[in-house]
Amino acid sequence: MTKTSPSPEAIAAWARLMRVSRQLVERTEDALKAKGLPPLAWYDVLHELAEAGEGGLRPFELIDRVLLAQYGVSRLLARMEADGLVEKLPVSDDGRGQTVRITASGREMRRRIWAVYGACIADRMDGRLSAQDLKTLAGLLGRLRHPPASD
Amino acid sequence: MTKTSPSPEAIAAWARLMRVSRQLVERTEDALKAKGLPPLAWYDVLHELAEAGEGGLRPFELIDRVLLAQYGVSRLLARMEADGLVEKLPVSDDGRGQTVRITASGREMRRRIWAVYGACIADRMDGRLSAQDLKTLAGLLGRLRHPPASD
DNA sequence: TCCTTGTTGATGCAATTGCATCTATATGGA
DNA sequence: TCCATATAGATGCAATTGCATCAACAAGGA
Repeated sequence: MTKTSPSPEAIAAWARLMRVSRQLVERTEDALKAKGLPPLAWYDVLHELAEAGEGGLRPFELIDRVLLAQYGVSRLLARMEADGLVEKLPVSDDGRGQTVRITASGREMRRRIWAVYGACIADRMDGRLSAQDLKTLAGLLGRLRHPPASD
Repeated sequence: MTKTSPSPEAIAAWARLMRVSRQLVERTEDALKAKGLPPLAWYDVLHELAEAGEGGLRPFELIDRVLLAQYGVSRLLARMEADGLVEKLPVSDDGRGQTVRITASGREMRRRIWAVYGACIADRMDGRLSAQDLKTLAGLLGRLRHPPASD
């Protein structure tokens, strides 16, 4: 039988986590909107595809990386393809699937989003916490992750 | 001129924060859905109204507390009123406004949600971090908040 | 009083999301 | 081969959200 009642410390940390993460996301999304740039989820996809290189990624591989549902990935990729940011290629050994690759203008868009996104992160994180505190924070958050981070 | 390029530590902490908070929310929402209970936002409203007591709250007072847009609060309250969880009362000294108060079945719903929500918090937070670590985490997160927490 | 401006809350419409399901292909066993 | 089951991705429809705007009242000055 698992413990069902959280400690006051757990409640306080949870409340802070919920509120702060939402604030940070909202402010960042607002900054992107103000520049006429697409939402954070687009950056996540562009980032993953850029990391993946020429081989690209299969849509199902994006599901866990960007924490979207399968239909979310499907529709997000459709919109991004319509905007010319990614391209879909048939995959030879699996007739069901496709490979998604970032395009040149996708890379350009990624740079433009990062100019705003990176500045938000610098402002909100570096502006408030020391490098050491940021490491401590990342370590603690890592232990909340599923599966827990080892570091 | 603000710094525009985040440190590696800031990026790592940000990435952890984004990912962990989304995971925690998603798991909690799933647990609620599995029990046929409404989303977390409903709990937030019920919680605030319960804290506010008999006097209730004006809808605009909920905006910052639950981090929803004005129209989000308006529509969420409409749904909750339709479900009998809250009631709207005209307010005497301002003909535009209304006061929202939690009902008995709202309190009951709050209890039912907390049974699941609290268990999630206990499992995810107390199950992973010590009370001391939770305090440290809350303190660090507090400094990211806007406005920064003093503790 | 009248007019202008600000505040509170609701809503029409378009975009997005969630849910369930569908098509197409793959895989493995009878 | 044939069939049952699993996997990859798309999509119809309903619910929710975002954006812009609206209506109603408030507040303050001319």
